[in-house]
Amino acid sequence: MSGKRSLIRSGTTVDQMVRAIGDRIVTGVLRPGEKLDEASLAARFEVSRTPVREALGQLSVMGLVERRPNRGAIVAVVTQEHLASMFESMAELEGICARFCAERMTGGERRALEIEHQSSARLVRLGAEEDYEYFNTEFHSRLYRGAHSTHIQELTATTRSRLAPFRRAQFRLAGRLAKSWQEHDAIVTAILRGDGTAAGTAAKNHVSIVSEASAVFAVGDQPKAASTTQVTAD
Amino acid sequence: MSGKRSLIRSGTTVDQMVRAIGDRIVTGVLRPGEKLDEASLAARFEVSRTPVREALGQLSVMGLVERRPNRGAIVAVVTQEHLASMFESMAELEGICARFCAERMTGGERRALEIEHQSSARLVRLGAEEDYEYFNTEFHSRLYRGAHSTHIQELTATTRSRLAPFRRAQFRLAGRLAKSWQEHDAIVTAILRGDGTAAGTAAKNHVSIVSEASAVFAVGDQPKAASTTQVTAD
DNA sequence: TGAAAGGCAATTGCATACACTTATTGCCTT
DNA sequence: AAGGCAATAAGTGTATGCAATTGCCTTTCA
Repeated sequence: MSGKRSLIRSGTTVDQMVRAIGDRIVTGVLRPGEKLDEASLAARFEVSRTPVREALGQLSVMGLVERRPNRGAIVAVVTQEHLASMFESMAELEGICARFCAERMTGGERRALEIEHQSSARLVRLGAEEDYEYFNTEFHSRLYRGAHSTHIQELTATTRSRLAPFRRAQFRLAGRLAKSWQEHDAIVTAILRGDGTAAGTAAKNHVSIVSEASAVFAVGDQPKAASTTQVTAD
Repeated sequence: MSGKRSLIRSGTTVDQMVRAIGDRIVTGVLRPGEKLDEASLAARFEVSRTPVREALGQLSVMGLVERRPNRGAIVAVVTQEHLASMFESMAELEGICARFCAERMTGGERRALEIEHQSSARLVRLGAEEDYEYFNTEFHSRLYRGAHSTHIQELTATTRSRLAPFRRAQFRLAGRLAKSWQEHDAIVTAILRGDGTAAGTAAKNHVSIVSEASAVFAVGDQPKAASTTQVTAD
């Protein structure tokens, strides 16, 4: 092996492969149903098959790839039903996070949440979808962290990444940006006044709407991975 | 255990190792913090290190083992805080399942749930803890299935297995059996009358109580894996 | 002409071998 | 005697090789 780990620095080769392949699935470079050939991947990343195999095994546990014994691995393909179930779970999980946030966020966290949220209003006016997406991701991460529950955070983050391949689709839906911001606003307001129930409900509805917007693009009709930049605007 | 793949028939060697090692962690044969030597495990199960390594990697993703790069793997040791977080999440998840059950269970599922629940009353009167534990597990599984949401089911089952090593402790707490049954009864009643909110609350409380009963046995004070039979009576 | 059976190529699964990292022990120095 | 350094051993991480299973293609027979 020559100068291997140049751009992806950390950990063992296996970790790098998990991230590399996982990213390509989550960002849609590798599309659901696509075959994952061990030898090709090994050649592609200039490593041996061993770390690739281990990575595929781990990704399979994460639910991002599907492994058929002796028959290779493919990017996980989810049924319409399971996709709906994942969005539903996501809504519940985000609801819980928001409720916890309302009850547990520190003063600093509340302030930071509001400041970032308010500053993102500018992006909506400008229609800066890509930048808004960055803030959106950060906003949701804040909610997960603010729940002060490491395990909920874990479940939520995992589910979110499994859903990622199916959310990309709903970008640039008419008026979605402004609506997204308003929904965020409802969540923030409820959290700031410490109303856990309202915050939970608002967050749940927020995700449910995203779910509906994405449902169209389920199995069979794959989004065509327009570019490497993912724009979701949820 | 010598005759390795006698009772665990299926799949590849890796799958067998995941189950074999995972079972030993969940049932407490391998205790949190215990070192997992690849060579020893390989010798123990009469396979090469490769499938053992893959299994450890997958178990690490599942959260059952902890892996320090170049420094070996140990059975996952959770902090007091993270344990509390897992129980909390579990309570929320079971609450969601129960709520969904109340809304979605079919007539057949409702009938089966009640019949099994009622028949378990006999075990309480007899003080048959081990048998009750079997019904208890089945009861909770029914709740997960009855939610009709594959992903919630997945999250719940995973979390439950990660908690397993820490629940064994609270067996045979005075009167826990009868209390457990009463709590189950509240859940069943609410589900049967279609009251999702009440069912959710009841299930949440049920798990919270188990949490409190188990909290004592967190880090440092490991349960001493009395036998291979696990009795939880939650 | 179609279908079934057998063989061949390709790919996965496991084992072994080698390289590199970390921990430990003993020795040397201060 | 104590602390640090060095050498060695133990154990993890990656590569390669070989066996076995799968799917396809060809060939043959009805």
